[in-house]
Amino acid sequence: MKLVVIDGNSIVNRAFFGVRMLNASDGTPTNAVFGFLNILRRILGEESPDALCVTFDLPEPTFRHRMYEGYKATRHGMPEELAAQMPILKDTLDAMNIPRYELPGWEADDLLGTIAKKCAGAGWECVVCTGDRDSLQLVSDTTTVDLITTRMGQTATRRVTPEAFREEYGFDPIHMIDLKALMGDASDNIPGVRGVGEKTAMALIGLYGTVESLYEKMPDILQSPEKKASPGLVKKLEEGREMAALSRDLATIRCEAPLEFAPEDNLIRPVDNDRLYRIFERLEFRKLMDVYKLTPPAAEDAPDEPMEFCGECVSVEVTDGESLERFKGALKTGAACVRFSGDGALCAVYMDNDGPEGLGFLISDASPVFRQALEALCAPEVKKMGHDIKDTLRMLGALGLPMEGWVFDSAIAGYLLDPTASRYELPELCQKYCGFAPMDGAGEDGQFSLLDDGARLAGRLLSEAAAVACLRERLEPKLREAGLRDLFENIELPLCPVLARMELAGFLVDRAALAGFGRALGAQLGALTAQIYDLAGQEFNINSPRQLGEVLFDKLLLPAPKKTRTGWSTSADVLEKLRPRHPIVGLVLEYRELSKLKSTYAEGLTKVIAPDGRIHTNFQMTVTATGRLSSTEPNLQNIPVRRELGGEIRKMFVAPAGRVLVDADYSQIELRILAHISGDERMKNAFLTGEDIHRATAAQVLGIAPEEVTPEQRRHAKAVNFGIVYGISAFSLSEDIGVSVPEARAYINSYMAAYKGVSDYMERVIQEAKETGFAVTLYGRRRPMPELRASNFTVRSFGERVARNMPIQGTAADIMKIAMINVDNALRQSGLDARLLLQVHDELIVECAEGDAEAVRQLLIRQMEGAAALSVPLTVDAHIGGTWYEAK
DNA sequence: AAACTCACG
DNA sequence: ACGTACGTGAGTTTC
Repeated sequence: MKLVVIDGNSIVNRAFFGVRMLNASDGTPTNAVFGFLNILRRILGEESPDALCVTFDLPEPTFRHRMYEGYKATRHGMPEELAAQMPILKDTLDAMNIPRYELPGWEADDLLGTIAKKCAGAGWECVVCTGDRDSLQLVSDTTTVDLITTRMGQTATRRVTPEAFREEYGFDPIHMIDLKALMGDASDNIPGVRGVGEKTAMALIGLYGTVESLYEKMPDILQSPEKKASPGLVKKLEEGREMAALSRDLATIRCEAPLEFAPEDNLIRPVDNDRLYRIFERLEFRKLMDVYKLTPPAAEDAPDEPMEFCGECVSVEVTDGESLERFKGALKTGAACVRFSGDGALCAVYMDNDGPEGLGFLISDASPVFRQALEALCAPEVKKMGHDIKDTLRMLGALGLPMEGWVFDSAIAGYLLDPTASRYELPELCQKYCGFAPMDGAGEDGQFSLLDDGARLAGRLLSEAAAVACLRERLEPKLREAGLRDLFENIELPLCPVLARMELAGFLVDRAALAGFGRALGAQLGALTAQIYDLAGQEFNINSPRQLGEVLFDKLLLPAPKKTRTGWSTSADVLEKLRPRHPIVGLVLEYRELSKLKSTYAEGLTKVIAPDGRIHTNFQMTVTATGRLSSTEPNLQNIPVRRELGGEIRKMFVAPAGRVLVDADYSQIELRILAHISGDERMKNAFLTGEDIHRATAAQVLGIAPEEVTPEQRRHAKAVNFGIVYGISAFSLSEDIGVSVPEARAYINSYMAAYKGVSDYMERVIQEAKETGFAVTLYGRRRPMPELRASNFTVRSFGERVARNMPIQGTAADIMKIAMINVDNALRQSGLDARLLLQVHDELIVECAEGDAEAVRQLLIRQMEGAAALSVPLTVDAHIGGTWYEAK
């Protein structure tokens, strides 16, 4: 691990004097900050460290001032233009999440030395970056110094290692101290020995190493003529003996500064976009905004007033008949905020009343009335809310309790308000929207520190439950204002119990077949590996892109068509192009295919089979920026299907004896949605008359009759249709279908001419997103689009593609969610023996009794097709089978 | 932890 | 000229 520590004062000085005067339009000087950032980037590029920090001098009198009054007396004050930039630089570093260290009474040099020493102690490599040669004494096996010089606006760095140092000076770095003791240093007011200059000092240190050893051997010097010490020099040395000792002390960097420092606290972190953007905006550093990929901060809402609520309440343990009755009584008085512990053993309920304080209840699974209390809570007429309620519902469902009556979920509310956030943890949301953090009771001096673990857990759960009540108060108005209320109440909330039931159900897999398949793959991989080694003429790790690249492009000299940031790309599309050039390429591609199937699917899925023989995926409702679900642990939304061998995996997803699977998927839902929201008559017409949409597209674009379209022309049209949905570019289309960029461009132009409605819509949707700051689906789901205002071409182009795609992908997700709610309802009311197992974006899988299969199939088609009334029909294909493979 | 690769819609 | 399609999750290696 490597840490770079930057000598802030030294580098900012170099930057100030090395970069011509620059000013923002308000007159603020900016050249030192600008130069500093450029040097910083250069260092990061050259060293690629794991950690980074900066030290600064404080202007207070230092340790050495007291020791020796003349010290640094000549240091002239900073120019005003530089001083003005110091606070800005420090702000900038803070915004970049780069730690700064400054300590009253200690110089930057001492801090650098202390940090280098602590790094060495922790087994880290340390690079000291400075413009000052003083620090060279720190050079060691574990510490190098990057010396920065600026000449004519150009900065250069020189890496000083122990070897490099010895080469230049002829002695070890630590003897810099002794050198200075003799020759002194005017800039640091180190006196040195009068009459001894650089040349003499270098020679003496080269010979004797240290001042101490020099003076020890003084008596011999005169007797050894080859040492060339004249009587005059000896006299000067004798007279300067005290000065030398003092100077040596002054020159020694103290590595014992009382600094709280651990290298791992300085790991490089992403910059704070909003903060850095505002600083760069003020300094008018447009280019640097792009370099750091900054985007304009989301328009700030007036920050919410913090709530007065502190999360305290009276709590009652529900342990007997009497407290149970009290609990039941309280449930009638308002909405119940419910929070379970992770293991489900403790449930906190906070009653959100109009009164000044809520009332808390704690229900432990050790209580004799645990079951009765939960039954009372779960009664459908009791209004309940929570955070991430799907997980709570799954827990309740596992106990056989009903899942009705839930009216609020703070995680989902937070997600709908900003689906691009990375986390929706309860304490964070509470802090953000309510201005206080629920007590976690965990801290050493936290409010619960004197309590035992159980009481602390209870306190945390209760205060979190109370936080849900506060969040509801704050978030419901926001949802209403943002037009998200319908989506929240009629789609997201009702979906929770549906997903909870699906997760509980799980998908049965044939464990033995999966294991057998894994073994077969292992055998084939062994054979392939041997063949690949043979063709390569060496053994190497085929799984390592780097090693594979070396074999293919260095050793076998195949032409490398594409590079990644770090080397050659060995991705499948690259290898596919190389396939004809060498037999090893095909084998590697086959190896990759088998290896993926083995590790991710055969082995990966086996690991997550539950004791009931089924795989219970977790559907995440608050992950995607478009409104889709995601599936984790394991991901059942990316089970292979496209390639023949991959399909084998789906044969192992099965129905139990006497039951079958019904698989139903929407046909072309995204293009149908595009036809609907763009209103393009030609495209609508193709769907209304039930044409093959890709064939129709080819016919339109090429100006030929549908029946004249060749398979290749249809394939190209299909790629274009996909591209339209994603926000097409000629380059990518040409890559995808293997034609030249101009040909691809011509194709896109013809498409846009043929489907004028689509073309207009694409312009319109970007414009609207730019104006409102959001991309929106048909059901009002929205995604903030700050990228559209970026000055960086790449960032802005990305924003435009997202603005085109999100309404389409998101609307499809909305419709599928509606369909799932309706299918689940209809199945449960129908009396059919059937349950939903899985959703894969445009596909639903139901497991049912063999005899009910056709009825279920019809129900699925009816509910899915009826989920939305668009200006074009939604159509669904549905099939029945004993395995997922057969049903698809 | 990040980069690369690849599975899906 | 820019740099190259939208949305995900997981396994593996280590520019």
